Amino acid sequence: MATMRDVAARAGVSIKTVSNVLNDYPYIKESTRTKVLTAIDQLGYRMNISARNLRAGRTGIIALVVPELSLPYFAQLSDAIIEAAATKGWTVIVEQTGGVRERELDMLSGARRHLVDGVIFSPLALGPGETDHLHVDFPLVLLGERMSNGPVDHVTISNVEAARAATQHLLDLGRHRIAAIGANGVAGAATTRFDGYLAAVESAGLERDDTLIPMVGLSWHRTAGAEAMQELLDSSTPIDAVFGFNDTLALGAMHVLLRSGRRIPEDVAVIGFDNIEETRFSMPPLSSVEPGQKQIARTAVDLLAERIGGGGPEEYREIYADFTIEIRESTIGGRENA
Amino acid sequence: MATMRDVAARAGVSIKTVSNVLNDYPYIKESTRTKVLTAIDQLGYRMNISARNLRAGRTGIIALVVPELSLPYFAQLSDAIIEAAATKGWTVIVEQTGGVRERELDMLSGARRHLVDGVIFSPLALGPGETDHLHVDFPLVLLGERMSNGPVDHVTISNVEAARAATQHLLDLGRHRIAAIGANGVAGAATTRFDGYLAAVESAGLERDDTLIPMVGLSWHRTAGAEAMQELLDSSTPIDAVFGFNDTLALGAMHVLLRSGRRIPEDVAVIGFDNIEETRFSMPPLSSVEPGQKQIARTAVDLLAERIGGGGPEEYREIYADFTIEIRESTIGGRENA
DNA sequence: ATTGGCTTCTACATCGATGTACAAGTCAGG
DNA sequence: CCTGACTTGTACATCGATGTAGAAGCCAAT
Repeated sequence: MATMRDVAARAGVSIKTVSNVLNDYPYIKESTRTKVLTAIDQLGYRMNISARNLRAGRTGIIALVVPELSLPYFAQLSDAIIEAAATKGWTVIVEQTGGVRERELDMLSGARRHLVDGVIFSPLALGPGETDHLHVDFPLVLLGERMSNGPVDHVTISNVEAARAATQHLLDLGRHRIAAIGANGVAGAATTRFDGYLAAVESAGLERDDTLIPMVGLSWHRTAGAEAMQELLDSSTPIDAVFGFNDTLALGAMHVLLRSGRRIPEDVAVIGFDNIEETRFSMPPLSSVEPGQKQIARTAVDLLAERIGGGGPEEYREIYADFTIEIRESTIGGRENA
Repeated sequence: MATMRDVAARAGVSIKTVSNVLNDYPYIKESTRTKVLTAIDQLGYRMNISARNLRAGRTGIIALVVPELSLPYFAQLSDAIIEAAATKGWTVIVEQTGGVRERELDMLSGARRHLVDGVIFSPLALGPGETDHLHVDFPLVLLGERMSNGPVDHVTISNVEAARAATQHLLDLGRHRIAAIGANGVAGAATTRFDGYLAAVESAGLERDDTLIPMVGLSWHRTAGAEAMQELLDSSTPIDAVFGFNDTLALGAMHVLLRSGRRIPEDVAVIGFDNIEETRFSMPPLSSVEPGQKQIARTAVDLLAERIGGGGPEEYREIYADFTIEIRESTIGGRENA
């Protein structure tokens, strides 16, 4: 594999001259530049990134830490972040924690400190009481709701407001027995979305009813939604609407509802959260909260870029992306029902 | 940031001794080892990966190049490959090409040659006539069907056989007007799966009917499946089954079918390909070809590991993962219909 | 006492690119 | 012809970790 030394030899100049050409040092004779570029071309030379990194102390790589790519939300988020990072010339390492505490802590331990310039981290196991772990000595941007108020920049959406709006949409349709699927007693999106749900319900003059709030696990997969829904049906508590704290939960719930013979939305209206692509193709299409994922991705990358560049304000920023409610047939029905 | 030199100073030994401790060199006095480890601990020392890489010529990073993470198949594949790579102590860079030819070529140009030890590449734009581009000087493993017979190791499934089995399943149900959604005139999975479809149809004594074979684009998204299905319905050609060349195509088609008032599977049976998690939760659940994705991931990583280690046979390997047909209600109906 | 085999540790060169210091060359103005 | 400003190129140290060579200390066997 050709090195700069080889290029220099072939071009008949010194190593540093080659380096200068490659780094756009202004004072290079045009003929010299051409000689060097020709030699590089002939040899198929590529710069050794490790060597440059060793000197520069930068790698041009950032890490994205998510629970798992199998969840469409995180797959789409990773897509958006990789694209946003590419506009800055960065490469992205994707790490999966599986929502396992130990693996999340490992990501904060700095084991990769020299490998990446910064980290975008979406915690699931680590919670608000553990912000101590966020005192790290590398640029870090947090996503999601699990850990706010930590000593780091943070990008999320207004979970309480968004959940409240989603629930309000169901209330506006005249529904009063609204199940909330996604609560798991774990602080974070689960609790803030629950708070929004509760706020809407109570301000509509309804009583909180815990039989409408099954507990689910940490991971919001379709199966979790299906199991929670089955539990609700088994309990025979009356239900005329479901708010799934994310789309996969809602889709799992919808599956069980349809399977049990319920009509959606005539018998039970369903709304989800995240607006993943699948919502547009489920039967019926699923209403959902659109969380502005691309905006989140771009913002997170921008904040990280500032910190890596040593810029940004002293205090840590808390940025809320815009959300909208996407209304589809799972709440308002199709043309034939309208 | 502490370096090995700092650790050595604190422990009262030479730099190399610290290095030896960290690399499990056998002849180290226990007391020395303890001193070194204590110093490392006190200083919070982390090894500089770039420096080690510069010496070793290895980075411990591999690149995974896929069209896009938003497609569940590739999201789940990435998940599996990241996990498989982790068992070898590797980190994974995920690159998205969007199926754009130029970006795929760029990935093969060796621009990242020094950054990664090897590449797992799932091409979409590049095709069988362009295997010249695969003469690269870094370890490479290809996935999928777009480019076989290239000068590289290759992991895929028996697309012809699998597609034939899927189609045969529909034939066994007595269907004779089987639409094939996914053909796009592009050599690769699209053509091999089509070949399997055609082989099954013809060996059942049926004539090939091009009105059953709409053309779709390069990217097998849900929308593509929906549009193709709509086209079929508009053409009024009789149809009693659909074979989607992947699950998202099939799900898009199913959406349009249900929307048009067709019952699945009574009026039209539907089968997909890839067995993504979503198939178990669609309504009705979608029959699909299970391609042994985890096996593919493990195999690809193993092959790459061999090549990186300088091992493996001289000739290039073509490995076919096992497939099975997962039969669900979209073809055989539910209990109530059985 | 000497030899040879271990064990334990040190000094030094090296991986490839880049910053610093500086030398050599060019050119205009006096 | 000299001076000084400016251009163009070279030599060398350096980033942090590791392989090589080998020194020094210890022990048992001769």
